[in-house]
Amino acid sequence: MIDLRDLRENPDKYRRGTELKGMRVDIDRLLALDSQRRALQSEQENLRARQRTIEKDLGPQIGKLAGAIKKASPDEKAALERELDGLKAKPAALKDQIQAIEPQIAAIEPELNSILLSVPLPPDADVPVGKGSDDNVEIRRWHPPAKAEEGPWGFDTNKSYEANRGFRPKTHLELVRDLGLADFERGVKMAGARSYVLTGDGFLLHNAVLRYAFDFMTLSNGFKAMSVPVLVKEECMVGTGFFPAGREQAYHIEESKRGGGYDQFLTGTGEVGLMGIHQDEILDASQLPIRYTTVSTCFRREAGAAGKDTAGLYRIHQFDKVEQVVICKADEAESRAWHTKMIGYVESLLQGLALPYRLLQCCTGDLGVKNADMIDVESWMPGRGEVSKDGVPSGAFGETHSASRLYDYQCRRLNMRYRAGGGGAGGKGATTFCHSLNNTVAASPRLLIPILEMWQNADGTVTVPPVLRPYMGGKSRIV
RNA sequence: GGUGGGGUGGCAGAGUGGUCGAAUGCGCCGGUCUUGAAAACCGGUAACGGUUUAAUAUCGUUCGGGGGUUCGAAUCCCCCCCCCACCGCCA
Repeated sequence: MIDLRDLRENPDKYRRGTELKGMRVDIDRLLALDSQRRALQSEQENLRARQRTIEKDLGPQIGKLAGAIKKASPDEKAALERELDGLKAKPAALKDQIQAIEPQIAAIEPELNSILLSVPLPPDADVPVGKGSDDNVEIRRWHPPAKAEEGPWGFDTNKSYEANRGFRPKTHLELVRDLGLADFERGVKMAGARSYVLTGDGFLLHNAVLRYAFDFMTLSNGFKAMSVPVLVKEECMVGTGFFPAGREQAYHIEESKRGGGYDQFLTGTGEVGLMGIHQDEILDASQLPIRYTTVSTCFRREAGAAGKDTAGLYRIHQFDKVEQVVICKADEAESRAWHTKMIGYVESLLQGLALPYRLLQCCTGDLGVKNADMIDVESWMPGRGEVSKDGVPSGAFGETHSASRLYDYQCRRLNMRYRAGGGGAGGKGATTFCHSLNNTVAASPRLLIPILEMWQNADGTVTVPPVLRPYMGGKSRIV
């Protein structure tokens, strides 16, 4: 959520930001509703203030009169009661006026709030302007250095797979079928389209990747391990910025309504759970930066992606992901430094797996509502891309990670603040909304695609990357 | 699911119709004392929103959430949520 006060003062900043992101939000309508509401509010508050002063004055008198009536003789009673009614008349009239304003405000608020929630965070000035993913800008590419070891060492994405490794590669679909690593037919039988069952070494490899990534973040980089709910309230989805824009992407559990009175939704990323933890809290500045990581199952409806990437492990309804988030002070330089660092973790991780990747600076049109800046990491997937006449895919980069920088957009929605000055949570100092960032660490099975395709051998086997072997009981080859 | 007890400021905890944004204690901030620190003592210490200012001032809202009664609600009534204890059921 953006700061309504800032919008009032700099409406053009938000008009421009919305346009750059290729979104449509009626900023002028929002401004009009806001000024209407404020006018009504002041009117109501002035009346209330008057009512208060009258009450202060009248209260004791009424009390005294009421007491007198109790003790009064029947003859006196009537006169005293008339006097009491007279005293009550004045505040009663004011009360009617105050209450008359109520429905007027109530009529404005739903629309105002819904527009406010849709206003996107303007992209940063250094984000390239563009319409969509085609306008994203490649920042750099990494290729694994040559090594006298089994695997994709020395791989160069500018050359064909065959030129690199001396044999025609199989796609991950073929590998998975031939090595018995996944069963799509039975997955679909049980759960419908885009479903799968990882089998045997397929599931072991999946878990190995997650464990490797999780240990890397917690043991090597000091992130705190957290488990998170994947079934959350709507409030949590709105707070983290996924709703209302992404409502179509989430599975909605209406059954939850029965007991509790609120719906629940399956989360599409562990970010929701991690960011929701400190919702409505005022943190102590000394607690920051908070660095959390989780591994959780992610659910995505993939609405609107019908017919896209229907085969294989690329675009599926359910997967597991290690996610990292950082909650830091409201300081742009610190936010930016964390962004770089969080991307660095992913680079080390992919380098450990010898997977070629590239960094893409997402353009304004490819940013979501909540991002000021986003960098995608794409891993080389030899089985993707255009297929030549003799049936060999060209290979292509496929998105495996996405690193977002959100300023205070998300924390404002979550009402997550910290106390700047003084010590202790009860100490003095102004409260400020935190900044937040998030990035994928590893999403599997999608990451299995480059791993299997890059680490396959001419004989159809797949070498287990050395960093994953400790998580596979020392196994070095899938046959 | 049943019965009973609760939800008040950063925390603990008083408050059952007006003098309550709320006692008291802890914590925190500032000061006195001290070579320095601790202790002691003194003072201060909620969030959010509106109007306004150079700093400021001022008004309003908020005692789990919503609705109601009343001239007036933390306090009374209704609905909901959450927590605790015990019982039942069950991963």
